[in-house]
Amino acid sequence: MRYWLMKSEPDDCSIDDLAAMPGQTVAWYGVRNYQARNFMMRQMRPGDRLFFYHSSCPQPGIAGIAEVASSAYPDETQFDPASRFYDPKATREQPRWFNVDVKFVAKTRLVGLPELREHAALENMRVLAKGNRLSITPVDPDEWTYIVEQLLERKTDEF
DNA sequence: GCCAACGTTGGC
DNA sequence: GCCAACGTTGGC
Repeated sequence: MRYWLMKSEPDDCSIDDLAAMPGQTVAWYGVRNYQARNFMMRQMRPGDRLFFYHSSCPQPGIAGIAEVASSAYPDETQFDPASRFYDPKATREQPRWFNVDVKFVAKTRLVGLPELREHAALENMRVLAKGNRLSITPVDPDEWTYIVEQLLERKTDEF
């Protein structure tokens, strides 16, 4: 099992929105970056856990925990001319963009970006790297455990 | 709203 | 295949 961090703009889909979805599950559509797409296609497996991160908002940071609930399949929005994610170069026969489903696990207190930066144990996290823009990043198991146990004061096996 | 970082595009 | 121009992300 792998661990991830996935960014979502809370205006678009917050952790509360995810919890309110039918089945508490959402298709993670709209990824238009090959590196992030490749993580979903090649490395994500159902059951992987992720930090649900709020970005582009007043308080960016980890807002909850979710799990990967499907393998990667073609992102429907690439075929929809009305969608802001429409890609005219994508076809049903040769889709370009894929997504997984993501399912709610827990809402946590908000662990803000400044707080994450305070911890030496987390200094190599991709999301903290200067200039990082990638919306999906792998999280090291040690980093996962540190955040869950030290910052959230929960047991890793709770999630 | 600013701007640094970085990915993509397209002319050559 | 290079690289300048451009667009987007996302923290501040």
